[in-house]
Amino acid sequence: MADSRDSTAPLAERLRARGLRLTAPRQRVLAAVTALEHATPEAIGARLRDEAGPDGTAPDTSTVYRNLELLERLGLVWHTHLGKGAPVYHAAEHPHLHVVCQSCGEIASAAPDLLDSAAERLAADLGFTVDVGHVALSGTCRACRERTGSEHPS
Amino acid sequence: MADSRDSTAPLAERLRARGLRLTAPRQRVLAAVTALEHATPEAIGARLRDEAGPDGTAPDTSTVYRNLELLERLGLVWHTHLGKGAPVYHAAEHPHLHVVCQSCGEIASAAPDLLDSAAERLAADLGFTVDVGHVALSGTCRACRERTGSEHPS
DNA sequence: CTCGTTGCAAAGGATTTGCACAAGT
DNA sequence: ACTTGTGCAAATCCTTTGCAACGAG
Repeated sequence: MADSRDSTAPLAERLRARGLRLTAPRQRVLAAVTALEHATPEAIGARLRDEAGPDGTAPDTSTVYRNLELLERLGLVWHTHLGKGAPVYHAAEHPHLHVVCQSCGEIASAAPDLLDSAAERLAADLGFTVDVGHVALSGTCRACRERTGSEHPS
Repeated sequence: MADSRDSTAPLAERLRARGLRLTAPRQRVLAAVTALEHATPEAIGARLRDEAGPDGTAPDTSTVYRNLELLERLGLVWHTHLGKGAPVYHAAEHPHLHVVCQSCGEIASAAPDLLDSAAERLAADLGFTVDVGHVALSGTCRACRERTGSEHPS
């Protein structure tokens, strides 16, 4: 049953399989997450308000949250905590990990195999399985490093 | 006079250097952070309330937050975001990184060199300097893995 | 028709901020 | 004394929840 298709079409499928329903808000939330690379629930809500459907309505904030959670449970989206405040969501298409600059907030992506050796080591040492998709590395990007010298982050 | 206690010395020094003041709440917050391995601001506040000084008072929540921030600026403590809304603070004594189980919330520590190769790669590729102290890896610990089988994290 | 879903509003928890007073130097 | 720090309370921010009406299957 677990067909590993891309995440565009399977929404309806996965919903049906669980006796859940395909609704407009649901599709729009998924569309927004896919469109925006890494967006906070807040940003997703805003986006939906912008692209208000032909009917001029946008899903309520609570609906956005509820569906984000559902979509994640369905395996269609993932979220990552970049640090303080808001988590960012992204389509679960291809695994990649996030790198965040503490100074400017810039988000970069890195290859998922970046942490392979670390993951293996943790698995061997502690029996701990790392979930690469939820990992966010913090640091300083080149631009900020040059701008502030080697100062400590405030 | 200025007793030469362990953690008080660096604190007083750094405060003076900045024209800031050594206060009881400040010392207590630092002591609590040092005592608790990895504690949330909330937990630190609770701890302080428990160990209420001889005077029976405990620092206010806002004071805890303000001092946590200050202590971090002074380089005496570090904080890490383990995921949803709960930063944990720890004394900045020895660098180590955190690994969190998504299921049980268990926090494990790992050697800081775990990410060395990844850090080097990022530096080379993106010019990105990783801050190991702020990194928290998410995943599943052995106990939870065995308990739930190979279930997907919700 | 039945039951999952939504919108709205209010509830909550966590962190921050404004201020006047207390305290460190 | 002068300036920083603290407590208190109110203000924010982000997220969750209760409930009646709505709509997909």
